[in-house]
Amino acid sequence: MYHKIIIVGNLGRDPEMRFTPNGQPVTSFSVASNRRYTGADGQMVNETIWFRVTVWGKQAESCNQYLRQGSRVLVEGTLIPDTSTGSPRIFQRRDGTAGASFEVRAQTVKFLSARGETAEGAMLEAEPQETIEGEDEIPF
Amino acid sequence: MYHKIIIVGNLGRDPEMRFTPNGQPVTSFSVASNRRYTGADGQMVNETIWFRVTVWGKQAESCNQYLRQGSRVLVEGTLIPDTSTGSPRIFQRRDGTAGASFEVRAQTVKFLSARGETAEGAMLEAEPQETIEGEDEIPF
Amino acid sequence: MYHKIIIVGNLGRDPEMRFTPNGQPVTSFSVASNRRYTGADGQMVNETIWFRVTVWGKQAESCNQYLRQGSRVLVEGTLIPDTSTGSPRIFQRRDGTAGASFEVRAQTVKFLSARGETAEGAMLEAEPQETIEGEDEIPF
Amino acid sequence: MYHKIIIVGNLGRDPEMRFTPNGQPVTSFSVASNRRYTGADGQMVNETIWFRVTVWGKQAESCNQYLRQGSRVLVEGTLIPDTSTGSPRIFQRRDGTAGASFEVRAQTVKFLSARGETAEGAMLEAEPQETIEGEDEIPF
DNA sequence: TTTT
DNA sequence: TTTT
Repeated sequence: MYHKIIIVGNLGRDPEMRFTPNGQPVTSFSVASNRRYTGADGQMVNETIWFRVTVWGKQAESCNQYLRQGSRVLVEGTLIPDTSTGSPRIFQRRDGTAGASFEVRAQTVKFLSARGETAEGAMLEAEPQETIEGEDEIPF
Repeated sequence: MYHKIIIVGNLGRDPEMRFTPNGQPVTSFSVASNRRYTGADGQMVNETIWFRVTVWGKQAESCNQYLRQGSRVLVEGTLIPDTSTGSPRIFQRRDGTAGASFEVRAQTVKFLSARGETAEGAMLEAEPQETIEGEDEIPF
Repeated sequence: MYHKIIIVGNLGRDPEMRFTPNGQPVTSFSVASNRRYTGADGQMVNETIWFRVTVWGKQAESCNQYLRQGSRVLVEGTLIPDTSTGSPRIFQRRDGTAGASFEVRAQTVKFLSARGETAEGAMLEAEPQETIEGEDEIPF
Repeated sequence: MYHKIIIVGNLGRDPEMRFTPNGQPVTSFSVASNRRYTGADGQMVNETIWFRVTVWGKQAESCNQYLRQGSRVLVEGTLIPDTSTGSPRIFQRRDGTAGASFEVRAQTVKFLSARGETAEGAMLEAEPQETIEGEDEIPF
């Protein structure tokens, strides 16, 4: 079937890059996305939602290189469920209480800004570039 | 900021409609969405993710009226976090263990099929219709 | 930057597959998507929008094999502009008048039904499967 | 059925606000969205696509007030076809040639930046706020 | 007509 | 843990 999530938000901390046993890079970071709305009681609600994003391959490297705490990104991806329940995975926090998170596997990460970079130009230059095979040889 | 989720899936059970204290209808139902992919080890993975959807107002009524267990829908909406953590809300299951779910507040529900309905035509007739004010008086 | 279009609709005709000079398959088909809404004057408007979709690579083959006139699909992709204007490309119709179309390059095509297929199960079996490298060796 | 477009881009000019005969505000502006990719021939392609956006009601007013040439926005909406062809409407340019554009009716416009504003804070304060009726009285 |  |  299909599901897709699109997020605009800011990194809560610097990203972290790891490698799988066979050398593939994986970068992860948290993204906060805020909404402000007026609730039923007329009160202003300021809601923050946090996403735990993982990105693989070439984009993992550019995210690790160019994103920093506070960077604004657009992330397009898929929610990752616990494979046995189909719901968010429950984990134990250090204090023994149960936690869960919105885990997102990113297909695309776009850099909308970057804090701590000398030039935003450099950022965009480094943005993962799509290679579209056959683009110039459309047979129609 | 912004986030949006779009889901195509099937209802796990018939929807349930309730009313808020001031009479607004709210319908909720669970949607299962399946993905099939080949994992790193070459094995076929069949992943099911469950969403708990709530829909308000007029659409609540048409969803309650026309959707049934097995109906296929497209849902467009927003994930609802726990307001204190920004992550999925943790609840106690009856057996005492902790649970969490992907809670979605629907802005739009489209009926892609309906089980138990005589005609899909009837379904589509019932699909929530947008009223677009001023549509025919564009000043440009 | 970023733009994305998501469409649910039905094929107006059977798809057509071609090959680029270096042998890459490209399949194209038209998708009609209908909306029903109430205009400002209270009149019911039944709007049909047509998209001209192209899909490349493995998905081109499965689309060509399994989709038929009337098949329902979900398409996720990008609009293709005229490279010189950034707007829809203008072409000459056979009668000499000017035409334009909503050209979409698909990243994903999901089969939501298929006319002419004996079983929907067969369809879904053929749905393009994602290979997610490293999926099972998450280092976190 | 369903279709949806999501765009991130910059305004080419200041927005323009008009009113329908019965006083409803409508604001329109053009948004450019750029993509950079490597074509089949290995050459770098820098593609710009232009969208002509219209937004109605309260959001029309805040867009007119806070957006300026160069402002970055996220637009979520629907493509508007020519009602007789289902394709982009063809118009006559002043030089007599035919033109077409990607017309989008916005459901949501999010301000990702604004040029010419003294404070971005003021911007976001003015961002259209959703009123979610019954939000605090969920009956489940 | 924008932006990098 | 972010941002306004």
